Amino acid sequence: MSKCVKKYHGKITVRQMTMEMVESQQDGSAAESAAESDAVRMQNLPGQSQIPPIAQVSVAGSSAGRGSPAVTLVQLASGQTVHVQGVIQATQPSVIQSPQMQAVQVAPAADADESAESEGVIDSQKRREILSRRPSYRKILNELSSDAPGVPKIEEEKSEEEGAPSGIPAMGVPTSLYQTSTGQYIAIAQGGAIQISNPASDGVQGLQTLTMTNSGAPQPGATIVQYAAQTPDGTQQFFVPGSQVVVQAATGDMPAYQIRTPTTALPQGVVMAASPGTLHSPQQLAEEATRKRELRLMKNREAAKECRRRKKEYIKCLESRVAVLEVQNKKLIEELETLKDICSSKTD
DNA sequence: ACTCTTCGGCGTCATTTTGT
DNA sequence: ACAAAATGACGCCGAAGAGT
Repeated sequence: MSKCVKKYHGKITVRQMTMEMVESQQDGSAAESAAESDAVRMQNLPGQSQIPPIAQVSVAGSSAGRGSPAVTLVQLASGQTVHVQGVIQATQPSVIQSPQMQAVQVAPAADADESAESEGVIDSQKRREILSRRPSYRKILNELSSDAPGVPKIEEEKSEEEGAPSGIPAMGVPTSLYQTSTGQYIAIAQGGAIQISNPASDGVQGLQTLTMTNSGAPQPGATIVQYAAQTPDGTQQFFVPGSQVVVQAATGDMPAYQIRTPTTALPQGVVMAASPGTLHSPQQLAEEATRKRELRLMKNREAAKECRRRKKEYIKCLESRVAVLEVQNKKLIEELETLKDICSSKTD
């Protein structure tokens, strides 16, 4: 049984959706693109309100849009079909518009069943060859936002959620700032001073400073804290440069912090900083490799979260664009009807 | 209550894209 | 060219809803 069959029960990947939209964009007018996008949305996004299509728009002739005037076939909801020439010509900025966009051959949405069958035949590598990758959501959305002022930009950095709390005063540079799992912030100055701040408090009140008495010169290879762990005895540990541990006791109002050198095995998932120059034995090399792996996994974990967030934002953007185009399409069809009436009354 | 289905989210791996 | 970031694909899990 194919993995994909199980995987994509009722779901649609963004790649599927956007590729179909890309394809629809390549040979048609904006209205056609809107109709195509709408079709995709209706078919694949359950939970959306099932609005009956106002009209189905198709382009007659393969040369449409390339030199010769485009002949658009508009099928109204009443079943009436209308040939339109040159009415819908405004080139709307594509929802998916990238300078690196390449022509790709993808099975159209109507062939979803066939493509699902053939998916077992085409392995993932081949699919990846066929489907060229598109630029990042951030880039696409930012390009979109430059085209359309209403589209929000994806910020490079989340200033509110991930930024340092305003309550932490500036320390001597360079410092490292870490946030604990309980929301507290630990800032480590170059000289080894540690400041602990509770963002819930009003800054200075919740600020505590520790000095690392056993820290020597900063190790050049030391990196930042990668992990904070809740130990079984209720304390919380934060690993800081120099292979030392800040231990927070789990007591009440006045938490106690200690700087320790870890002697026991690390809890699962703990990543510690290490100086690359101090590695000797194969065991140390293996530990270093493990640390690097854990760090990579952790970074990728966060990146995946962020990517999913961007993807959701991107899809929202696409959906709102579809809504706009639907309205636009409706207006154009109404305009077409009016023009038709005028023409028919003149000929009579 | 139980089962089944659907959906959304997460972690990880592999690969691509991007920045230097 | 290289490392880091971004992203698609996949498998897994839990929640929610529908059907029995």
